[in-house]
Amino acid sequence: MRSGTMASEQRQAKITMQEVARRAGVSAMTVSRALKNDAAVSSQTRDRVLEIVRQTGYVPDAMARVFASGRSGFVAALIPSINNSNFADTARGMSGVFEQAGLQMLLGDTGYSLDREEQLIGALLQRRPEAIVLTGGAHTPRARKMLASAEIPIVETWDLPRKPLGHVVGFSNAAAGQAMTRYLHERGYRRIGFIGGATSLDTRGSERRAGYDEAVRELGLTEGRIVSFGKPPATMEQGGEALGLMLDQWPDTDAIICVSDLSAFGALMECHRRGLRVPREIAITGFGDFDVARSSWPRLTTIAVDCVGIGERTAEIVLNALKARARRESLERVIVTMEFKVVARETT
Amino acid sequence: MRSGTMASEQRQAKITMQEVARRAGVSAMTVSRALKNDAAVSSQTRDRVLEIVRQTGYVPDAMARVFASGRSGFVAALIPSINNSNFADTARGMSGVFEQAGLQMLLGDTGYSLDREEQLIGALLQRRPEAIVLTGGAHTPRARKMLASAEIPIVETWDLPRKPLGHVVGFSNAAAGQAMTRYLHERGYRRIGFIGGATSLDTRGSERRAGYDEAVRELGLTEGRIVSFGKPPATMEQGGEALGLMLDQWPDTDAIICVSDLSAFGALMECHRRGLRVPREIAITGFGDFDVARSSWPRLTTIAVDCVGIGERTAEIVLNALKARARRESLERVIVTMEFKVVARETT
DNA sequence: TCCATTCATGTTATCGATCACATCGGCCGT
DNA sequence: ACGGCCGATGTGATCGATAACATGAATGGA
Repeated sequence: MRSGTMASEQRQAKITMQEVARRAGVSAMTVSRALKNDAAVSSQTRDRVLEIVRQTGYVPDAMARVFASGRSGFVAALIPSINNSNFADTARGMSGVFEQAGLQMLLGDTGYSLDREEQLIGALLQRRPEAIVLTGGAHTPRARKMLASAEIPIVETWDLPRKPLGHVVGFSNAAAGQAMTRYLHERGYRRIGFIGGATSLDTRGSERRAGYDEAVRELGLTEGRIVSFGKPPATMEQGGEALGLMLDQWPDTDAIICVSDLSAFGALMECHRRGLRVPREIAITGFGDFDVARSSWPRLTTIAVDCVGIGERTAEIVLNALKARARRESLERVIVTMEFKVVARETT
Repeated sequence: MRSGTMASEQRQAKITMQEVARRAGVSAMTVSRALKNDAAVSSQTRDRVLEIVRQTGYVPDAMARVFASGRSGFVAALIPSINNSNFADTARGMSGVFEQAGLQMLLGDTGYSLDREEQLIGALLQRRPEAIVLTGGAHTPRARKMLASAEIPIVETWDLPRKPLGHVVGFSNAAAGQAMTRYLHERGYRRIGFIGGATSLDTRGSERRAGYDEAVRELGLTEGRIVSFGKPPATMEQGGEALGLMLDQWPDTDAIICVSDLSAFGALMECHRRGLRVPREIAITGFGDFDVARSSWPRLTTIAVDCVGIGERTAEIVLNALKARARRESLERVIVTMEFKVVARETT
């Protein structure tokens, strides 16, 4: 279905800073200074220039500015999935801080793939970001090389990499898995299973599972009750299926730790379908403190992390690094370990 | 020129295309052509150039390219919320198509605020995007002006604006609200309420409600059973609260249409808490066919829209518009109306 | 009164790639 | 054999803003 045409009205020549300068009877440099709110312009001149800018609707060409000044004015951030509200929260936290500093954030979605991450890093670096923020500490060798030679501040988030590329704002996912296992043990559960985190793709999930493994050994619980599923992200649907597999293999399981609230929710709903009472007959826990964990019936026990805070701290570190760089100081590597906590609700 | 060595490694001067050209014994133009895979370079020369590029780790400066070519190579897209998986899906659909065309997508999150949208539009236009994609048809006057004078292709999505700025890929949210009301009527429900879509901020929600209003009048059902809540996005928690308010005011309500699956889910879980059987005692419906609608117990009746498809169609239109523009043809306005369908599940 | 200093503004070079056009050698057809 | 054409490569101008330096007028203290 179509209608009308989009013929542009009157073809107006593109307005440049030169043109504004000409009309205001000053030089381009003065216009530049007036727009930058530079003190070294008389208020009279500034007003005149700004008036012309308003009249003409002049919009400065950021690309030319970047080119001339060598500062791109944006920061690249990569997250595994924008559909995951945890990562989206971190992105929001970052962009809020960046915005106040006049920086824009260019967001990339790696889809949990390291190859895709490498590809995105290549594309983003071409645009000369002033800093780059990554999720996790796993990267391809080529990606590491590109990042190193870019010579810009780097922050890795959501993880505590063994060999960090730059600064770090994260937490121990293994400790989180461990903490949840211990919590369930304290509540009296003894036959605890784990759902998810199989592949090397979801490094954070694998870490949580490793923490679970360790706690199980440490507490002398029955080992090996693990159902892992395909590639991340862990979906609600997979959670339901995994619950079935778990109970087929180990029918006496009395608690299940899920790698994420999403799979935990899927498992929980599957329990309802099967008429299993939660937590009476089986306990379920998740990770992430998503909205769904707070609203579900019963409400999900989970692990809460300050996602927005991770983003904010990350952005602050980036800003400090850029400030230091502008003053040609060198900055020490900053490693921030965030807190997490087990939020006990109704499913345990 | 300093002859001394630096403490660390030899500081390598930034590698430019000129430098690559010098080392390969050709001109910069030839390097440019070789990298662009231009046919007009002998394969011998190309190989030599590419080898030098590999050795030096040269990364072309996209900013300079943009500046020189006048093509920024990216498209700006604004969505109300990254956290909403419907919009995130549309964004993914778009970026997939754009990527294959060598375009990057710069994503902005308006947080359902028109002022914020205006602000973002200003910031994004400075970067000279080749096209801009908006969600919905409501924009501030200043935003409309800026967009008009940018003279780039514009697509509005997720809505059918009365006065479109450019192309449109959307559907009638009013028709969706109407369709759901009729569906419930057919199933025998007569005292149907609506939750959400109060404010002017969520124009799509308001439209759905308007469609509900119309159907209610048309079918002669009892009018005015509406509980609206604060500012979007509609959350799960609000859905639960709204259910309470609805039943306080109109205890005999036998079906509730929620503006989104998220609030529908909140309402559904609240029913469980209150011991209300769904759909026996009350029916619940949502909108969006989110994951949670498919996994919840019982599974939510909802309206499914091809979110990814909206993104893909949008991107295709943008690509066509850019192609036409490159050939200096003018392109007619394209209006694509997407399908939606009522997905009957277990809550009705 | 005069020179130093400050303030407001102008001038010129520059960032790195691409565009449009120029060049040059070789090949082909008649 | 010669004109024309094509394919491969080079040259110089250019995109729009800003950095760095230059200029000229006003001000102030000795």
